[in-house]
Amino acid sequence: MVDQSKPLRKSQRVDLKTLAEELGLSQSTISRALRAHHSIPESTRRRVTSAAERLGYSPNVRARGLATGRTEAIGLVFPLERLQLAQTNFVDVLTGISDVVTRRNYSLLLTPFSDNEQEVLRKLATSRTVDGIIITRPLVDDPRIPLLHDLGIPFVVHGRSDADLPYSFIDIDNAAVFEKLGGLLLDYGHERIAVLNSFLRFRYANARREGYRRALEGRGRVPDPDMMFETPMTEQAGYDLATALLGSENPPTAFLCGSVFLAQGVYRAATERGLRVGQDVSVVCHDDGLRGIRPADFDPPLTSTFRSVREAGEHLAETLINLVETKGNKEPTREVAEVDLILRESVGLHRHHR
Amino acid sequence: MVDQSKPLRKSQRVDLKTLAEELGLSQSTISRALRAHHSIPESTRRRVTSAAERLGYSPNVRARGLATGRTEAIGLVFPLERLQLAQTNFVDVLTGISDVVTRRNYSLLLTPFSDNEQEVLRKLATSRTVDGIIITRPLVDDPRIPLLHDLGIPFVVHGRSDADLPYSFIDIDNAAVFEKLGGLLLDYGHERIAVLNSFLRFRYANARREGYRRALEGRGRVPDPDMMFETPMTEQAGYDLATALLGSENPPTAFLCGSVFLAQGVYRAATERGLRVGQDVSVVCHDDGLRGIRPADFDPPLTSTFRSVREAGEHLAETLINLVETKGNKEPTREVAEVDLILRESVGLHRHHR
DNA sequence: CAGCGCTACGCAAGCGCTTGCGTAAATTTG
DNA sequence: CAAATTTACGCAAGCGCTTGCGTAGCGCTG
Repeated sequence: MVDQSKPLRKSQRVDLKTLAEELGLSQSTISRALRAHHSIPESTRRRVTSAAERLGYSPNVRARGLATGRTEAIGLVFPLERLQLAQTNFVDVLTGISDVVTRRNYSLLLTPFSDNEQEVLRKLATSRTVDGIIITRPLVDDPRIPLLHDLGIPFVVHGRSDADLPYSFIDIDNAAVFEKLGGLLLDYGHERIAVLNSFLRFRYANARREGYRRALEGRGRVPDPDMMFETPMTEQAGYDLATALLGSENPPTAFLCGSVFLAQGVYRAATERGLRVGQDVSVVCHDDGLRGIRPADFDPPLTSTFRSVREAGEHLAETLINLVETKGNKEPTREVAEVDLILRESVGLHRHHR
Repeated sequence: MVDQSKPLRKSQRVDLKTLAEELGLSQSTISRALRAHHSIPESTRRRVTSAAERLGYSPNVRARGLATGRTEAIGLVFPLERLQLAQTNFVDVLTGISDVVTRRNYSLLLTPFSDNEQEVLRKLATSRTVDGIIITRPLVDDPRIPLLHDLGIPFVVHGRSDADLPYSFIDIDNAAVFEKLGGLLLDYGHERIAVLNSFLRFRYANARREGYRRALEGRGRVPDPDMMFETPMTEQAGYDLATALLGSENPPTAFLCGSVFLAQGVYRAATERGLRVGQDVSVVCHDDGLRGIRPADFDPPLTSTFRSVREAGEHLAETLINLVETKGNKEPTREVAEVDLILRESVGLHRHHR
């Protein structure tokens, strides 16, 4: 029997072979013992794990990956600028993802790209760097979905697309978002409502527009194209647009915003003109529950639909890892979360008799 | 000769062997051709690359990693909460890192941890998941540095530690930060200066305190322990502290803040008490150049020392990748960037005769 | 034209792990 | 108590790539 208390050989590469020699066992046995295979009795398992501990062994993930075909890593592919922008919900999604990834003992490979996302995706998939991929902000008809589907790698989408394929996604009911917010404003008597939506090439913006249309239609009204805007979701954009609109001859009495940042900008513009939000002008928006910017803390508190995007991140990772571990032979997961409309003081009745 | 125009077999795993058979060459030749080895003539190289292109081949990184001992990935290890916090410079560092990593065709493995960082580091290093590691926010005498040094994996630190080892780091001259800012306030006649520093266990906070001490000493003065604070670097913390201090019987006339967030809080507290920053009370801080919060846009514009932390992120990645590619047989890189003191309107002469 | 050095490529041994299959020894069964 | 199981482990073949070494075939040289 070998000396079991041989001291930890500092910073020496220790692999299965070393361990095997150390214990007078074969590599296979060691390997199985470490993975708690049932054919290995508890006694040797303990002998092995304690030796592994002592020598500071941890398996070479590349070799293991080669052998098993799995990496225990997932990839997040996104445009680099989403990290560069100050006002984005991206970091919150990332936080949710990385939380779950860590909990489930996976690694997260960040894969930003500056152009040619398709190529990046193809590479990532065919090089078998990761077991699965998360993509975000799908277009109305997003080419990435058929691509990933064809590549045969597990993936999940933050948001949906119109593709008729059995893919998994985590989304919220974006139509309901604008239907609820729009409905509220309409019920409060507003007739000129400025709608600050994101770009319609994105599926979610599209769905929101549709939701707003439904809100109008249900009340026997039709959309006013002049009041529908596609804009970046930033404070500055909200400010600029609101400033222009409020200064026009027939200003809106309410603003329906796609994000809290836009709402922030609208607040600033309104305040600057001496208008009181909630009285002179109403503002509502959708709230992703971002770190550090809370509608409840606005002055006055901002009415919004709410759904935590961080939670979406968690579900994305959870879903993807499950997918990977079941090898995808499961129904795709398709989550469409409901949003809550939370009434606060930023909405007031429209006084028809100005 | 094989049919060269055989169509791309959709989502079929194509490896070196496939390619070899396709072209009637050996795997070695294919491999060398793809890596542009000199022994392969241009003609076959082109034949190979074009076939690879056509079949959508990209090498299995796990296998390659096993064979070469390299992954072309680097890891960033950080406490999960740094991503969860709203007010942190972490995302800016991350942006810089991920920018360079992408440009140099590496991958970035995000490795958050909730506890036992040492173990996480050890695992990451010994499992050979990444070629190198970036760590941040070193303590005065940080145990991670000897650990990584012993593990023999390339690493670079964002900031320094007192370890007497040949490791690489990217830092700024933190002593100069507080020496310059403090010196300015002193020269403007301020005598009661509240110093809002970070926690002294961090090397940078320590260096800053030392810098402030030098500023005092150079002017024949000594620190007032009652005016030195260790605090989280958040707006709320700045606000709370400033509110308390300004309400005390002998309030400070100036605030030296470790971050823009703290300064923001101080501004709010001052404004709330009807004090005008730059006249009734002076405020200075260090500015990391974070996305979305610019001292120049404060009201009044905020005097600060400046150095872009995003750039630090870029240098971190650059340095680490160089280290990896030279196998570390190079002098360690030790960058101590100077900061610029940018004078704005948040500082006024102290009127001795109140 | 024998001998030489190139050129262009192939052989095969790894890299460190997993896993199907095989097999002694120990245990249970009828 | 022989036969059938079970237990506890070893053998060796991969996983897909890289790379040191080897070697045909070629054009040159003297």
